Amino acid sequence: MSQRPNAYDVAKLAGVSQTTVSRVLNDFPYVRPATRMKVLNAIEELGFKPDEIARSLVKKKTNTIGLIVGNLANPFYAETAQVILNEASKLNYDVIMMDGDSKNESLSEVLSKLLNRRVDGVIVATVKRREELTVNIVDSTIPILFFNRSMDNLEQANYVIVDDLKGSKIAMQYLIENGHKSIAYITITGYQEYSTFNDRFLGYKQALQDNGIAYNEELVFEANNHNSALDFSMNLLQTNPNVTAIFASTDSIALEVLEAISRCNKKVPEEISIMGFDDINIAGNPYVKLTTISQRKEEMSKLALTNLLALISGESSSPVQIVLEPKLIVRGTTKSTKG
Amino acid sequence: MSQRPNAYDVAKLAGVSQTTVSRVLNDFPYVRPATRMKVLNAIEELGFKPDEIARSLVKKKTNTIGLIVGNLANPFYAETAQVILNEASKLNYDVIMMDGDSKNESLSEVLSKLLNRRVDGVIVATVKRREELTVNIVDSTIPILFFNRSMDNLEQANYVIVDDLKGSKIAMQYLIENGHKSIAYITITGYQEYSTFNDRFLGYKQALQDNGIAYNEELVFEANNHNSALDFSMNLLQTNPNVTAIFASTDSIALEVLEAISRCNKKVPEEISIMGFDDINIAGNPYVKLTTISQRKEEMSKLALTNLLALISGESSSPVQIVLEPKLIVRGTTKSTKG
DNA sequence: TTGTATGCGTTATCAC
DNA sequence: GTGATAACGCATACAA
Repeated sequence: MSQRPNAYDVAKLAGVSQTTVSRVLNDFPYVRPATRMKVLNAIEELGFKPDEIARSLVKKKTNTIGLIVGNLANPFYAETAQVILNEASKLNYDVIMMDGDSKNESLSEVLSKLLNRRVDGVIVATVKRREELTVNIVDSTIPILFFNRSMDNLEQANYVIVDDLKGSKIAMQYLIENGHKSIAYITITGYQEYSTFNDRFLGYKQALQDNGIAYNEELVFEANNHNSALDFSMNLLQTNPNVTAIFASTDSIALEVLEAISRCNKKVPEEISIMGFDDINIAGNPYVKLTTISQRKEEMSKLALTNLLALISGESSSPVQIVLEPKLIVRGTTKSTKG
Repeated sequence: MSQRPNAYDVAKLAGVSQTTVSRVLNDFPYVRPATRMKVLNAIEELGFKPDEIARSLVKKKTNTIGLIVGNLANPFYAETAQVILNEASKLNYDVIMMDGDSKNESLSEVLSKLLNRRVDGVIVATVKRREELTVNIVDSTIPILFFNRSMDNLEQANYVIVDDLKGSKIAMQYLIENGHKSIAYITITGYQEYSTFNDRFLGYKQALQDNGIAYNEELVFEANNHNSALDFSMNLLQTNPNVTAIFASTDSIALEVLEAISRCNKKVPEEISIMGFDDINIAGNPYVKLTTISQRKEEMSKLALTNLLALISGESSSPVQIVLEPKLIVRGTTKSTKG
């Protein structure tokens, strides 16, 4: 429990000034090799490591970013957070993670905490379309970048997202071209609040319209928790035998639907096709092989991080607005109705 | 992009000294109400928020903990991290999260980073039994607490874990009492390196022995990735039709086995019983209903956090060593062989 | 090439 | 009750 030595302790032991210690620490050019060695030896002997807090204070830079995620139990957030964590580590940034969907705190409060911690930037992975923010997102002292979803009416915001509307349409187009006409859709309650879910639902409806298929609200369900999506699927199959496909607005929901269906001895994709959205890791599992729309998780995560750092360093200037093209990943849970 | 005001700006506006500003910030008793108001108003007007970095430097306390997790894509880590994040937030602590299984950095390096950041404590959720550590875990300047798994020969370490050996035996006992004699076991390659996997395997073997059942290495498999566990299960069912149960060392593996089996038109639990370990969220899904051993995720996570904070504050003293009792959760994937 | 002095934005220790 | 002033552990402008 001995206290950590500081740069003065090192200086004393090496017989130089603290400034010189700082110089070798920061690889300054004009330090005599012999002096450098003395300092290095003293550092070694004392096991000295510079205090990053003190360093942050004087440099006005913490090399830390904030990452505000949604429900970590949701594979999408966990998997993207993992990528961001690893990329940040490679680039010598630490990340303070916080829950943006917490019941205890509003997003504004979470953001404030991060700003008071003097993080160098923030990635916000979950935000409502009309979030009430006390923090000025656009004109903040540090860059804030939305990831995965953004806000309405915020033309100057930084974001890295995928085109959810388009992704949804691509999924529907694929199903429709494969002969599906009666396609059920499962979203979540409160979908209107989030750009992602709102756009995906819009895509569903527009695709129907574009193909001259009437919208039937009986085929649409708002899941409020996991069980309800399952119950809906079960009921649907019994009451609407003409339904040949179910489009779930997230892979997580699709997985539940798959479970339910397999438990009811229905065959996927022979009897019914299932389409997901996100392409979480397990979707690619050879025994799940869920057809889905890729959010380009890895790419999106890396882009979010590198662009945030570019904003921090000043290499890029606001607004950074990147919209990735969604990609259809055809695997084994969808099939043409024509056999 | 205006710079943030500091306490001197507030002081000037309020017509007091910066010390007084600090006093109202920290709720000091002897400040005249009128003075307090002046300061409060100035704070409000300027939107002043104290700089936590500066505060940390002088107080020698960052109100930040480090959390070193394993693969976040693994639901166990994501779900426990979520609990820790939320608990920490309630208690006004921030958490810097890092990947302990990263290929780029050793655990020692990750720990060092955290120590240099002056976190007040660290929770280590993944460590090898014989990890080579350059950081002195026991006599560190800040408390370090192992979570989920610990190291060998470290009698003085702080930890919060469950009794994996016992959990495994309970699972086996249950299967055996239900008539299962030929029980396959799936672990992971390199299981010997981790206390959790090592102990669980030990439990499997000891339970066999305790019940006079011969150990058959044909029934044991070391999965090196997801697909291999599936392939093993498939082969197993064909080459060893007498196997009536599969005990997977983690729920994640059990889920894959379930998938594989259902794809092969075998019935769970009628034709084969599946036992997991961990009790991750999805295990409780009504259409998965995996029988498993509970790691008491939520409880373990909360205990880890509260005990770490108690160590930090000095309320507790090292070593904190908590071993939770594992709990059998019987759901729908296991059944007696007697019908 | 090295050292002195100063400051980063707070809290803490004294005075008054 | 309030205000100077000195830390906290570094980096940096300026001197030498």
